[in-house]
Amino acid sequence: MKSEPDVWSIDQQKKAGTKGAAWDGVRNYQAAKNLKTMKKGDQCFFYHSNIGKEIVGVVEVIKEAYVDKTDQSGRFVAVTVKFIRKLEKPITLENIKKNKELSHLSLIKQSRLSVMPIDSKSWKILNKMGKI
DNA sequence: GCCAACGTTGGC
DNA sequence: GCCAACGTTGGC
Repeated sequence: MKSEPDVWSIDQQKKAGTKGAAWDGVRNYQAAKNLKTMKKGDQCFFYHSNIGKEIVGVVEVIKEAYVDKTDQSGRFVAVTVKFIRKLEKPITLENIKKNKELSHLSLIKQSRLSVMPIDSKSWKILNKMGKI
């Protein structure tokens, strides 16, 4: 899940604590589709786009897709995620790109997509890279 | 700040 | 239903 840190950062997510916070404002159908596939208990990497360009932490879905209250049309959805951990050393986009095993990730292939799936193998590789 | 890559909109 | 024009995102 990608967010511009000057809009919503991992530190703000941390402050939101165990109650979590709505991941809303998504106005892209493909991203919305991905939000709908997320299940309670699923963990996600939190990525800072634009500023930083790095994976900075992990969050967990605590409420599955529901109508985004900030969307007047009612077409888009949000999920609620809670803070799990912040990486001691963020994984930069640069380093992710250097790993050939991660070159298939949407993060690299579709830079504009803000919510995307990840396979378990890549998840494990990134966990190693992030020293989790 | 620029621009490539997308997505959306609206005229036809 | 096509596509040109326009708007947005996000890496560089």
